[in-house]
Amino acid sequence: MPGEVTPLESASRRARRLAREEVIGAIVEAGRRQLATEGAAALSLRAVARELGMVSSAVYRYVASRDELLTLLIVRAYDSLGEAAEKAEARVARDDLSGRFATIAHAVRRWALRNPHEYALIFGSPVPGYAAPTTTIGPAARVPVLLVAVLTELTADRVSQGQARRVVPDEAVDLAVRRALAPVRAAVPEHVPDELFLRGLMAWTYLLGAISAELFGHRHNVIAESPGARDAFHTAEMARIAAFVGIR
Amino acid sequence: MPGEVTPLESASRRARRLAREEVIGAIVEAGRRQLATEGAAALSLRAVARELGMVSSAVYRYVASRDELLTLLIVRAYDSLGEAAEKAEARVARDDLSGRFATIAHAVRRWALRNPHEYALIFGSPVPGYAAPTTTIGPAARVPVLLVAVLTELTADRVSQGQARRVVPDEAVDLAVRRALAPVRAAVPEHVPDELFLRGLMAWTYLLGAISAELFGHRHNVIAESPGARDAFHTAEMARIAAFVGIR
DNA sequence: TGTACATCAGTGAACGCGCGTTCACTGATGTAC
DNA sequence: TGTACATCAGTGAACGCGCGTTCACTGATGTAC
Repeated sequence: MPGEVTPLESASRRARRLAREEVIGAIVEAGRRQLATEGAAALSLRAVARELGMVSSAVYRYVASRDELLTLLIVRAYDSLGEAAEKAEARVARDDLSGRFATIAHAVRRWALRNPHEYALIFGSPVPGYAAPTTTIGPAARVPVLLVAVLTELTADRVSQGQARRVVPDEAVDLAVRRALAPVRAAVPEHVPDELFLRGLMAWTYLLGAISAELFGHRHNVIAESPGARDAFHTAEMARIAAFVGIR
Repeated sequence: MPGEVTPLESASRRARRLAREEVIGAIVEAGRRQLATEGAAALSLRAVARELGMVSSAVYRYVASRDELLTLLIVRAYDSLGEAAEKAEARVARDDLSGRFATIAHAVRRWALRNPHEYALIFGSPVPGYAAPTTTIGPAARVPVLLVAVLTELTADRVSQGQARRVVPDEAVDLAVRRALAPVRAAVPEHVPDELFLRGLMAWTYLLGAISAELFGHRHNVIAESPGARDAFHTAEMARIAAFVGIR
């Protein structure tokens, strides 16, 4: 009846709910493992069911469709990446802004190298016919939020020392470009100059470009294959990007 | 018999060969159209056959397997991109190096926006289970070759004016990084400084990162969706990258 | 000019496969009286 | 404490689909003598 108080959950209902959540967790885990070995295109509910020893139709008790499983996996991937970056960044001294930036970049790359198919799922070519629901927006923003924090503090820092004009790039940003950035500008403190924000966004673009190039094979025959060489190159490229943004 | 001279091709054999090449062309075109509407994962020999009004087994007279068709499509995509960039770049005055750079970047992006699935095929997540044969290396290098030419002339230019040290970035490049770049360094004239070459490579990485971000939807809610806004942003970001490389 | 043979594009049926999703069902467990 | 009913996880068969690839074949065309 409308207006009625929802009754307290009984102990057994609660137990059922917990069991249910556990099974959903197992399904997502199985999907993740499938992703890791076969890639997103090969992901199938039937294979997930097989891995869990269920009959394929049983999975539908927990997940409405293949697309819904895909969404769960995407959210999980963003969260896993976000957590990795946040944890790494939290260990750096707060006033070491360039250390924080380098650590975020490094953590993102390390996560990508360890979870290449999950990386491809969220940053590779879109899965045809799949449209991400809004549920993914929050988790997707976790790393960008860390970067914006660095930019914000970078500016606060410089401003308080009265040297903003010299250290932070401060070219004029076209009106057209300022308009292009309008959607996201609201999420960034006003005292961060347009040019700095633009460059921060470019740094994020660069980081994903570099990782994609490495992971998707576009650095074959270009950069030596040994992990040492790749690490060295990554450190060098990100150092230059940090300087480009004005993070010191 | 070994040692025998291969006989001249008869007129009819020639006719057959030409017809054959035409059909292969039609198959590749059909594959391309399928790619454009469905994406690489959905590409199938059966669908190609259907589109051409052939029975599916007939396609095997021309193409050994699905993977071989994929290779043909990849080569075609690289060539189409390379040609677009070369043609656009050729129209710019030779001594306008920054114009050449901006034009290459712009041509690559325009090609990508017009051929999003072909772009995804060559620069997106790799197709699972497919390994590109060496046939693709040459076509894949066409755009990078244009960029290297700009770097080369940029250096020659500055050197001849005796101002290389000031205009071209000339930081020290780590030994480890120089080693990492060894595979490709041989393809670049010696007088191009390591730092400049490194930055040129970064510009290419950036360009693909920016296009991928735009095409794969990672600028949703970040940059305004109108074509005008996106164009303005692209111009702005590439101008900054050109300055970063030292192209003026 | 005529005939036996070779070449090869295209046919049609079949193989074995995996997929997403639906549906009527069984059977265990919990709930209300 | 006992009984009728509700809930819901899991079953098993089935639907209709598309895929890559193989194979024995037909029939048109060209070639050699």
